[in-house]
Amino acid sequence: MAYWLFKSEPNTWSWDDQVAKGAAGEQWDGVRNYLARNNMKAMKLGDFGLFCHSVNEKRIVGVVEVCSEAHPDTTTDDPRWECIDVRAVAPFPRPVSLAEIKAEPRLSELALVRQSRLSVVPVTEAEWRVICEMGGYQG
DNA sequence: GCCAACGTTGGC
DNA sequence: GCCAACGTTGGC
Repeated sequence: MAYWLFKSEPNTWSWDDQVAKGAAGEQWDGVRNYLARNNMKAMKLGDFGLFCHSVNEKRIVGVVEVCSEAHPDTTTDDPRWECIDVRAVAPFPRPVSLAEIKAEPRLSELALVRQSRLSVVPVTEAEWRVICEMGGYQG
């Protein structure tokens, strides 16, 4: 079991859009970065992820689950780019902002903080627990 | 295969 | 809203 963090611009793909897809989920497409893609290729069915809004609204808003492992990204003909599918699990009772994450010493090593431009990053189990606790989410 | 140029992203 | 940094692309 591994944990991840997915970042998306709410204008392009928001938590509400994700929820609207229901249990079927939707592919996490459009990633054109090797590191982010490699992270996705490492994902297994049933892995959990944090859904994070970027840009103006920088905060973690909910939990998603990987419901399909890596497959070609249908938004491009380029075979290098693959993606996975995720489905919404539950919203955070209390969204966790990026500022709160940066203020939390236990999250100082979070990949998101260290590589802020990467849209798909790994989260350790310890970090996962801290973030869920901050968001009032009972995993 | 290297390197310059461009586009995108995030910080301030 | 500007600017710096990063990563990807394309030309040589």
